Amino acid sequence: MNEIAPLRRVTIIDIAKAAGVSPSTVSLVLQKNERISAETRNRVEEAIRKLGYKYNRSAANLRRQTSQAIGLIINDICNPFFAEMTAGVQKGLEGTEFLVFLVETGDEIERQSRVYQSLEEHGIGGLIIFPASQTKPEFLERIAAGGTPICVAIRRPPDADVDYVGPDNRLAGRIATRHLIELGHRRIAFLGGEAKSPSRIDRVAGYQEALQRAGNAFDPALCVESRPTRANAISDLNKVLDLPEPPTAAIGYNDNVAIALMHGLRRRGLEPGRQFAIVGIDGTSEAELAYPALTTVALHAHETGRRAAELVLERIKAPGKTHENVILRPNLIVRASCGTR
Amino acid sequence: MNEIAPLRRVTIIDIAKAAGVSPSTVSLVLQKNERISAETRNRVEEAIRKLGYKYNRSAANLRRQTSQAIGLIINDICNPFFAEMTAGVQKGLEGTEFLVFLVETGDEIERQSRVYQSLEEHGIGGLIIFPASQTKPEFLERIAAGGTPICVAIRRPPDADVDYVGPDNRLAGRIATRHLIELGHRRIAFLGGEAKSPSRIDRVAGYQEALQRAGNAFDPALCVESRPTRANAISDLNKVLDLPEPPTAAIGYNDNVAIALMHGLRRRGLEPGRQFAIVGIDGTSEAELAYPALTTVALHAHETGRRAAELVLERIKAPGKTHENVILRPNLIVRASCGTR
DNA sequence: CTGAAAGCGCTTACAG
DNA sequence: CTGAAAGCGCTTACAG
Repeated sequence: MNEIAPLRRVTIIDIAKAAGVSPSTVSLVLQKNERISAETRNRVEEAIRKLGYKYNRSAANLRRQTSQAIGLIINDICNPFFAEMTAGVQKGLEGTEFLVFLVETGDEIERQSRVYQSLEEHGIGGLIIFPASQTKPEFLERIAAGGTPICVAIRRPPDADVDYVGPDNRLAGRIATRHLIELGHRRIAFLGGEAKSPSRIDRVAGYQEALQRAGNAFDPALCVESRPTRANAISDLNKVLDLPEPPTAAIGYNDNVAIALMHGLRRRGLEPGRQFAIVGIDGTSEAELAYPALTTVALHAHETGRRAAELVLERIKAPGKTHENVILRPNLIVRASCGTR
Repeated sequence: MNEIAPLRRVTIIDIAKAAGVSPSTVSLVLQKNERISAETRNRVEEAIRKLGYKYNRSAANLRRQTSQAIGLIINDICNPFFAEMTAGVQKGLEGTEFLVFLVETGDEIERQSRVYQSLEEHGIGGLIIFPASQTKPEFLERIAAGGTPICVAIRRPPDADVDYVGPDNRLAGRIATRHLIELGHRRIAFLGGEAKSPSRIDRVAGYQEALQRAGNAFDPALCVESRPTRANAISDLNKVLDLPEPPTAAIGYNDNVAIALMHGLRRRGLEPGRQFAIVGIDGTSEAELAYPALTTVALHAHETGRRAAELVLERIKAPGKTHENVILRPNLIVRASCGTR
């Protein structure tokens, strides 16, 4: 091994000299081009090893007018759902030369445009984005029109014509509700989530649908909206518990809300899973660690990330292809928070 | 707004022409150089706006022989500790033009060298790394010697002379143990973590130290090692519970283990927080959602990431400065898993 | 205060 | 099968 720290970076020109060929030939070898004879290739590879050559992908990208970085814009990496989605993106990129630039928006639209701007300056070959809640469809369409392969995840842009992958929120609401109905519950609350949030709108629609199919009346008093924080979840729960005819079960807008609901129940002397049933929506691993282990509707965060990565990769290869809409089918994970039969 | 999608990318040459100046002048304006007169600057900025110019940072980086990307190598983004650390890194980079390339190793050393290689090819201005468990100090030192500003996080490299930021594991073990002793416990178990893991070695050392200071004998039977999975935690717990003289409290190697221990207790008919005390080590937000809410020793994941980012930034500015060693002081967060007084 | 020119490390038609 | 030359979009001494 050559242990001398190189003063100047080793380039393909150095390799060319050492191997007695031209830089073009070295470049061709690097690209595993078939035209190069085995003998020449060996000489070049030998020189690469001897000089400790390191490929400069960003120089190549500049020349080629591409980038092998994928921008990933999410709300908050500490949210287990996005952490899993991020892991899925990495998985989907495995085996390629792409690397991900991770940025967070904190669900702030100004910050979102700042980080997007920064991604563009650094150069990205594609973008996967969970749009901040106030995002206008034009923002996304302008990105696509600018030539950046883009895939939107989870949060459906009102009308934007772009690749998309996300869950069937309505079905998720229906599945959660149906499960509780089958368990014999008649008064079922839907707690948390902001009224204007499209995913909540869909989940609630599914909830109402399942109620209706079971011949169960929808009671608006049982459906309370709030920013999905722990504290809000607990106060939402107290509201419905104080009703003249309180519910016997509740669906949390997401797993986090559902877990908070279980804490809230105990403060009221109610044992979750025994005296009151709870189901969440998300299916992240934190649901499994809760006590009692949370019954939840899995939205497949990891799979979402993986598919999103595949979609951008495809669009990078074929920029003109028609837009795809991947809707992932949620499924129920029965654990202990609705009681054990 | 100019809505025509540019066929060719707008460059500083286009701006120069439009503003009637030279490319050098445009570059100087972009860099907010003082030498440029206000009038010229205005003309250039006007042209930038009109033509929709987008700065190509990677071309600039090529010319300058730098990169404004920071590589972040962690084990697993789904582990809340690393998610928080990642958020901390982003925080520490805020206000700079740096972006992070996130990669995971899955704690596999071969994968670690592959992703490192890929980071180098893409070009990084600095590296923050949580080294995979089998990492040799030479690996880290070679990176530093190669000129890449590096900061190691959390897992202390045996002897490597590099910047480092991580927790005081020994103190964390002492704090957890002392808390239980003060609560009146005499038989305290330390459960989970692999025997060869340096952080476990330190935490156990702190545990023994606190025991000794309290005049409490260390019983090896109460200290069981295992890979920190939920299943192992539960079987470790059963082992100590089956002892002739079982413990009345346990420290989990980390929060995840501690939460699993609470599940294990209930399977044995023991109510955590009432009949048995549990304390964790980590202090991630999942500890708060557990039931009962987990008493834990906070290791400051977010702060770790933030400081690591600052250290690389400093080293990028001053490559020759002496190495820093930042040891974060853990602190106890009392919640409900050891009972309420 | 501003411009001409070289160069960062690659790739890629185009010749031969 | 291999090489000479131009160029990707910037920056930076060096002149003036």
